[in-house]
Order: sequence, then structure tokens, then C-alpha cells
Amino acid sequence: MEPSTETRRDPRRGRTRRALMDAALELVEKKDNFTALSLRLVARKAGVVPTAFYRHFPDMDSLGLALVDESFRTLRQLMREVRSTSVPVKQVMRQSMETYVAYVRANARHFQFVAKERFSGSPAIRTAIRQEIRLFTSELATDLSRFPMLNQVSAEDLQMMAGLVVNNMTSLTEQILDLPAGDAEEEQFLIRTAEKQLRVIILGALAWKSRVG
Amino acid sequence: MEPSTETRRDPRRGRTRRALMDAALELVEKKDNFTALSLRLVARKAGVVPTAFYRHFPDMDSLGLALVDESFRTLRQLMREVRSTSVPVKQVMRQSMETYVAYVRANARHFQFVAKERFSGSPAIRTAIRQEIRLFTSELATDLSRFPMLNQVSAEDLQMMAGLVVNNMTSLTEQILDLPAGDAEEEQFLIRTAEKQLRVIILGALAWKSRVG
DNA sequence: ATGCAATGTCAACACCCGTACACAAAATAA
DNA sequence: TTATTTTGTGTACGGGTGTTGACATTGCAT
Repeated sequence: MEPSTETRRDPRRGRTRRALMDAALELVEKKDNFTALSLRLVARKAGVVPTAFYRHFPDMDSLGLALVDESFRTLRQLMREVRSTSVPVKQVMRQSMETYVAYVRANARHFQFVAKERFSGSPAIRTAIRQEIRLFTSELATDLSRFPMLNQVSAEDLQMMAGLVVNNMTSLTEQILDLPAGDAEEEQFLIRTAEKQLRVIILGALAWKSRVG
Repeated sequence: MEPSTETRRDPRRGRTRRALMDAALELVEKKDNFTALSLRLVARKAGVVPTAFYRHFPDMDSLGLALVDESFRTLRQLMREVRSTSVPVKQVMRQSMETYVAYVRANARHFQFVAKERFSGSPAIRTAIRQEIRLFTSELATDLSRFPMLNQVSAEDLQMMAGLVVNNMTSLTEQILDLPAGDAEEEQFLIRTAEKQLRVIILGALAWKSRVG
């Protein structure tokens, strides 16, 4: 039987590839941008000679796309976990907020990368991120459709409400990431505020439904 | 009487300074970033030799800060105009949306710049933008406090609601700027969606108030 | 063990960068 | 006018950049 093209070999292949991606993520924290990084800089940080870079990526843009992919793959994984745990419905919001923020902190570099490149990245990277966010929003919309109190709402309006929630999440994410390291107090304030905002959105969504239905 | 240090002379001083700022704004559209621009490139676009740059700005970061300042100065001006026109209260929202979007289109380059540098710019530029947005949000909060139906809401909650509205605005802005040039149809859809979202927020705010008051 | 593909290294290239310095032109102040 | 300040020019430097091509090393399949 042939080595089915996916179970090929990867001896140290994985290692430097990972090293390059990690180096890029670290450097995005130090420098301002992914676009501001240079191929040579990333290679140097990864402990490898510049030309070795080409063995794994044709150019920096491809590395960026790989990072986008990885970022949203981990995010999707979180969503799957959250969905699988049956919700106590009552304090679902508070808890969701907490676990989400913890997750952001745990994967800060990926979120930083996405937040920064979302608008300032190369066209390819920007559209990739936009696509992922669109998809994420749609998934959230179908999640919302399962709530009994929203089952009268049209698909388009569900999408709109999901957009509101995603806006709220991204805003919270970016604020937390911009926070000076260990300011736990301010972080709590941001979370509380985002929580209130989410509550306002929900109240509005309910009023909206009763207005239409 | 001495030339009171502010009424000095400005012969062509203004001209190249403007040319540099305009060049930077144009180049931000073409390149991905402000950070991605080089002093030499900006000078070249402005039709001036690299060393002349230093006559007007000590470095690129200062140019960026000047652009931030200018961007929000024009935005504040718009807000002043909007505030001065007495509102028909009924369809204030629809009209505000339209004029705001027209304004964004008219000053697209400035908004592009802010959207891109908000998270990916140099620390100095990032904090400058954040400060401006904070200020803008506070002003909006006091505007909201003047609405009769919200006069029971605490200052902190007003700030929170203003944050929601600003989030909505920035999201709409960024989506419109990312739109492929003249897609009027999609633009209308985005505006309608943002309008609905704003309506949801307002409904939520009212429900919030009645819940508290 | 041998051969081959994958991976990494080295040296070199032409190019763009920020900035320093000395000097020319222009505008203002007296 | 003349003197002075502001603004723009030309040259040069050291250093970082992406990419090429030829070569060494590694690991796997046979």
C-alpha cells in the first residue's frame, strides 16, 4: 500500500515549521505588525538560516495564512467544547465570559495576531480573517436559533444579532489584549462591562422578537 | 509688538507638510500599513528629498500622530454639526446613519488610517487613538444622558451603552471601508443591518432602564 | 547499505532603508 | 538693502532586506 500522501514522513519537518510560526507570533508581540516582520528576522528567531525558510513557506504571506488558520482552528475547538457542555441556562453568560477570557489569555499571541492583521494585514490575510469571522458569526447564529425565545426570529435577523454579539466579543478581546499585563482589577471591570452590554443586547433581542412575532 | 510666536510665518511650510501627510494617507491605501511605510517612500510621494522630511517631523511616528489628530478633529467637527441641528426625533436614526456613512466615504483615507493603526500601529499611535475613542465615547454618553427616556440611568451604565453604540459604529465603518469600491447594493445592506443593530441596542437600553428604575 | 528526496547551510547580488553633514535657495525681519 | 532663519538639496555611510544558486547533511524507502 502506498503511503497515502498524508501519512508521509515528517522528521524534523514539523519542528522548524513550528519554530517559524512560533517565532512569528513572538515577534508580532515585540514589533507592531506581522507585515512589519521580515523573513530574515523570523528565520533568525527560529534559529535557522534565511534560505531554510523557503523549505516550509513560499513567502511570508503564506506563513501568515497558516497562522490565521491555526488561530481559528483553536477557537473553533473552544466553541465545540462550550457547545458540548450542557448549559445551566441561568448563569450561562457569566461562566461563558469567564472561560472565554481565560481562553483569550491562554492563546493571547494568536488573538493578538488576528486583531492586528484583521485590518492592517495583506489583502490575502485580511480576506482570510474576514471569511473566518463570517463563518464564526453564522455558527453563532444557528446556535442562537436553538434558543426557544428566539425561534420566531428570521434567519437574517438572527445573523444580525449574532453580529452584535461577535462585535461585543471582539471588542472585549481587543481591550483585554491591550491591557498592561497583570491588571486584574481593570480586567474584571472590562468583563463586567462586556457582560452588561451582552445583557442589553439580549434584552433588545427579546424586545425585537416580541415586536415582530 | 513681538510676533506672538503663533502668528509666525508659514510660507511654503504648510505646503510640504500637507504634502507629506497626504502622501502618507495615499500610501496607506496602497501598502498595507502605516508602519509599513518608509520615510523615503513618503518623501518621494510628496515630491521631496528624504532629508527634507526632517524639516517637518522628527520621525514617522510624529507624522502618524499628526494624522491621528487630524482624523479625530474632523470627526469631532461632524459631531458638532450633528448636535447643532435640532433632531426630528422620529427618523433621527436613519438620517444620522446616512450622513455618517457619507462622511466616512468622504474622509475614507483618514478612517482607513485609524482603522488600520488602531491595533497594529506603534504604541504611541495606538494609545493616541485609544484616547481619542475614549473621549468620543464619553461625549456620546453625555449626549445620551440628555434623552428623557434615559435620565434614570447611572453614569456608568450610560458609558457602557455608549460603548455599545461606538462598537456598532466602528464595525459599520470598517465594513464599509473594506467594501469593494462602488458596491452600492452591499453598502445599503450593511447600513440597514447596522441600523437594525442600533435599534436592538436601543430597545435593550430601554428595557434595561425600566428594569433598574 | 544504498539511493533519493527533504531539509539546512553558505556566500553573494542588487536594492532600499534611516540618518548625518555640508551646502544652496528662499522667505522673512531689520 | 542686508542679515538671519527656514526650507530644500546632494552625497555618503553602514546596515537590513528578499532571493538565487551551488553545496552539505539528514532521514526514509528499498
